[in-house]
Amino acid sequence: MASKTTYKNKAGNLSMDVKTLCLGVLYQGEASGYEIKKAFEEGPFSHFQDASFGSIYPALGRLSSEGLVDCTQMAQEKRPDKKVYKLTSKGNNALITSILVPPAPDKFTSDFFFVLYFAELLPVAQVTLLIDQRIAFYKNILERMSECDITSVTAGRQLCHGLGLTVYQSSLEYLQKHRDSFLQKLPSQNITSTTSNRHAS
Amino acid sequence: MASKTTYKNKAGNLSMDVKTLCLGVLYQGEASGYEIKKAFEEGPFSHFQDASFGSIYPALGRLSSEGLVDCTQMAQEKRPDKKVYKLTSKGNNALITSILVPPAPDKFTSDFFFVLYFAELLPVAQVTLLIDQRIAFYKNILERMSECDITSVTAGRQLCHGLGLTVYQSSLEYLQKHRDSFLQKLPSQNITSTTSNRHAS
DNA sequence: AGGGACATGTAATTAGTTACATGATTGT
DNA sequence: ACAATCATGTAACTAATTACATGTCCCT
Repeated sequence: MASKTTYKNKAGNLSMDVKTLCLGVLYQGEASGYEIKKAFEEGPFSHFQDASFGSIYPALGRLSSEGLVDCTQMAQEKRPDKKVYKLTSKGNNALITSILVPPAPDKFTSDFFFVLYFAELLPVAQVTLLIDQRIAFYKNILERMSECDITSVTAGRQLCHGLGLTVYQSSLEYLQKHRDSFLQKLPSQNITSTTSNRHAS
Repeated sequence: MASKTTYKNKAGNLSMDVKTLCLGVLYQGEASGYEIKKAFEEGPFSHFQDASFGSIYPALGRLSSEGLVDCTQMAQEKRPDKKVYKLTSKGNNALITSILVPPAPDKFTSDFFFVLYFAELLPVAQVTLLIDQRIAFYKNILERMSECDITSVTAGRQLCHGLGLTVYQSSLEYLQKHRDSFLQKLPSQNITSTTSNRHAS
């Protein structure tokens, strides 16, 4: 049972692969590969999952040959043809099976945090820019998220949305609150490069 | 100029690789490969970066041959020998150069969120467990983080710590606040598998 | 006698990204 | 004329993970 190699994470669980991700998007309604990509870029999945064309199209091909999705070629006016994929009941069950296993731990990788960690090594102007861009980023995301209507979506989706909002909102507030005092704490005479031997106080 | 292939992200920036990550850990003080691993597992980097032995050891080897770190073999009593790596001034500059480029966007991948998104497909007991484990996870991490003393560390590190605390704290509060009402909103008669055709309201 | 922490390293395998290839239509 | 959006797909490439290999000491 269980498909061929089936990847295991540290906890021994199966990881969500692009195939499962596509099933999830398709559970919400039929879509083309291009539209699935958009769900990961701008849609509600964009905050916690990602996939590129190079992985989506082969995944849809495999799902199709496994009978988990149906594919319909659609001719469009003034647009290229598209292949619309639809979840089959077998695909529906496959999605349920996938989310039934305990989820793998979150993976968060942030170069922003890494750079911020070593802020004392950078010119103050650069750190200021870094933080201001991050503040702008949070503001932008919060604006877009509060615009979308979640009154008629599932409870799970609402909770995800609310959790996301909370995280972004509190991050924004924290940064805004500590920005000035943080920048003042940084050495005004930053070492941008070359010789530097002032490790101790 | 610029090392051989140099990877580029969507924004055209160079990504932090394991080599740079090691330089960052080593900036804080000399360490062995094993100790660097621990920094990503339990240390302050554990919240936003990760690396495994299979990438750390080869990275240290390359850093050594490039003159960015010095390696000293250390014999230990009742412990295997260890190789202690130390940042050279060339390595110090390499770290600065790396953090000078605009950081790549964060990558957050969460199977928890994905599963939560489809909570209506799961038995209520399973969703309850999922949320309670997540609450326990946040509590645990918050406890460990508040234990550690950050009074004598750099401003950047303090800000990272504070931002992390805020995110975990607000996530915990949100989940605790909405847990009960969310679980009540779920259909008590969950579909665990097989036939199910109630897509519309 | 078995598991866990300490300690270093290599090899196989992987899923995924980036870049390429192609082409119509619409807006600037 | 050029970039952007729509649309699908393949090939090359990569960094990194997992699993393997080896060994000591300590605790239960």
